[in-house]
Order: sequence, then structure tokens, then C-alpha cells
Amino acid sequence: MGISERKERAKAEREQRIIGAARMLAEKDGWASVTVRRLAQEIEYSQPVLYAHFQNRDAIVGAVALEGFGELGPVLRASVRRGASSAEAMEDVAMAYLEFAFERPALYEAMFVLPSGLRFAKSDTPQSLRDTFGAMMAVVEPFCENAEVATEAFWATLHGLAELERHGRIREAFRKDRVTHFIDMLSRRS
Amino acid sequence: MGISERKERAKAEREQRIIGAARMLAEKDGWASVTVRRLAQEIEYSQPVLYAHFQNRDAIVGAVALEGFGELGPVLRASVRRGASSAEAMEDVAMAYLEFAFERPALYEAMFVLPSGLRFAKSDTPQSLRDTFGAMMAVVEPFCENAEVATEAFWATLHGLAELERHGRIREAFRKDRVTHFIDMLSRRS
DNA sequence: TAAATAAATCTAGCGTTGCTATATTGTCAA
DNA sequence: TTGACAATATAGCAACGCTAGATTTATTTA
Repeated sequence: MGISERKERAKAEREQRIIGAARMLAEKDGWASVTVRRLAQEIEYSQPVLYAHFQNRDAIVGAVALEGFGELGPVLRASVRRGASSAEAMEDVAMAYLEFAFERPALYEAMFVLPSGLRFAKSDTPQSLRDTFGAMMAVVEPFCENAEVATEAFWATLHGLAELERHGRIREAFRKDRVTHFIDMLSRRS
Repeated sequence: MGISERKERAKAEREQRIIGAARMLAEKDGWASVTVRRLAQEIEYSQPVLYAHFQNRDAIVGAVALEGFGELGPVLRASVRRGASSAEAMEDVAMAYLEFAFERPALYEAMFVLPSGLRFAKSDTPQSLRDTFGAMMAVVEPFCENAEVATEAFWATLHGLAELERHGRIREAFRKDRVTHFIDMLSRRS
């Protein structure tokens, strides 16, 4: 019965094309321009087909977000320079996080701002997001007792820096200064 | 010529009713449910009347946001306890900021997340927002050299804490711990 | 006071959206 | 070849932001 396998493969492939098209359009013209009609046109199927893959539009955003979670963790881990000190490692991760956010703003938006239908209530948090959290915790840990709380705060600062800058609330030119300042605060001995 | 004054007064009053209705509906059912039709119904006029007051829907969000900016600054200033130390003052402002964000989530969203049509390119930043920034800078200043950069980072942390918690990315139960941790980092002598 | 003018407001409608009921086509088994 | 079922398309609903044009109300002029 290789037939149903072939069909499943074809369906998975089409699903990937939908996700890819959504991500591409979002990055090109913003999420507002990612409509179900436009996606249908992009993959050369009629609209209702999309609803055989995703429950609604939000679920498509969610699928893109999930893809992003799968990329962010590795990016952060890879960002730490060889032989970096603890403080340098923290700075590397911080800068890598912000670069990720600014280079793929639509992807970042899907992951952390838009309603994506993704649930994060403890147990069903995607493994890839746990992994991202772990990457941050690894560099924060050396500097504090309660690593989880400290990582949440660390992450919050990065997210705030990304969002406020994206909305033009803080000055783009001082991005590096803010990171340096913030890492200094965390890494100095008390 | 009291006629035109009377008309202006009536128009301003109606404008305020639109803003009030938008804010109320947003807080009750979320911004997605704040439609121009619904607002028109609320103020008992037809839709096109709203466009005599605001260029488009975003401008209505912007007007609500502006109202929020007018409230946040004073709230922050009033939050500092009498005789508080520098570190305590910073903590008071941080907690007040988060309480503001969580008690009026829709207002906060209008101010910092939604497209509001408000421009922040340096010179035309609303005075009330500058004022809010000033309130934060006042408590951050004692702890750093470059107060502006430090305040941007301080603000970013608060914004990140508010947003990540609102989206269920970090644990509600540890809000106080995160603030304590973060204030500790900033206030300890190096 | 009545007609003319200007301002305020409404009706009706366009194009678009997310989503779905229903018709149609294509595929496989008997 | 035909009957059944899955895959896909057509067509449409209700709601959205927004606007042109008609209509009513208010003000000024004769």
C-alpha cells in the first residue's frame, strides 16, 4: 500500500509550500498581506484546500512560528565565539538574538507577537522553544542563583529591545550601547 | 459668533465619546472587536461620521494610545514611596509599570504594540511620552553614567516582561521574582 | 418670513477579508 | 465499465475598512 504513503508525502510537501509561501510573503510585504486567497494563488490550489491543512489563518502563522523556533536555538548556540569568557558568551547570545529579530522581522513577529494559536502552557511548549530557552540559560547561569528566573528576565530584556526598536521607540543607533550596558550590569561582580 | 464655538465643543465631545467607546470595547473584547461599524453604533451616528474625526481606524487606536501616554507618566511618578531609597524607587517604578500594563492590557497594546499611526521620529514624540521616559530616567540615573541608554534598556526590560508574560511565554507566578532579580542587578555596587 | 446656501449626516455600495456549503471532478475497486 | 469515495473547485455568506452621492438640517440672505 504505497499509495497512501505517496499521498501523505504529497500532502506534507504541499503543506511545506504553504508555510514557505506565507513566510516569504510576510517577509516581503508584512503579515497583513498574507491572505488565504493570496496563499492559495501562490501554491496554485483553491482556497478551501488550505483549510484541509490548517484550521484557520492563525494556524498558518503558528506553523511559521514553529519553524522559527527551530532556527533560533541553534543560531544562539552557534553565536558564542570559541574561548569566549562567560560575559562575552552572554553578549554574543544577546547580539545574535537581536540580529535574528531584525533580519527576519516577520518571522520574529510570528514567533512572539502575533496570535499564532500556539499553546505554551508548560507541557506542550514546543521542544524547539525549550531548546532556545536552554541556549539562553546556558550563558546566564554563571551569573546568578535562580537561573530560570534570571533567564526569563534576560530574555525579556532582549525581547523588549527588539520590539521597542522595531516600533521606533528607542534609537536604532544605540543598539550596541544598550547591549553593552545591559551585559555590564549582569556580569559585574557584586 | 458663539455658534461655531458651540459646534466645536460638540465635535470635541463626540470625539471623546469615540475614543472612550474604543477604549471600553478594546478592554472588554479585544482590539479585533473594535470595528468602525461597532463604534458608530456605540455613539449613535453613521459610520462616515467617524471619518470626519479620524483619518482611519489606526488613528482611533492612536488617539487611545495618546490618552494612555497621558496616564502612564503620572502613574509612574506617583508610585515612588515617600523616603524610598534609590533602589526602592527603581523597584516601585518597575512594579507600577507592569501593573499598568496588566491592568489595562488593551490600552498598553495600543500604546506599544499596535500600529497607531503615531510618529516618534524625535521631534514629534508626544510630550506625554517624553514625560513617561523622564519618569523612568529619574530613577535609573543614580545607577549609571549614560542615563539615556540605561533608561532605554530599563524600559526595554519592562516592556519585554510585560509582553512575554501577556503572551504566556514566561511564568506569571514569578513576576515579582523577576523584578527583584532585575533591580538587584541594576542597583548593586560594582 | 421665505428662499437660497452651506453644513451635517445618512444611505447605499465597492472591494476585500476569513471561512464554508455544495457541486464537480478525478481516482481506485468491484 | 460502473459505483463509491476522496480530492478539489465554484460560488457565496457575513463582516470588514472606507467613500461617493443623496438627503436632511441648520444658517444666512433677500
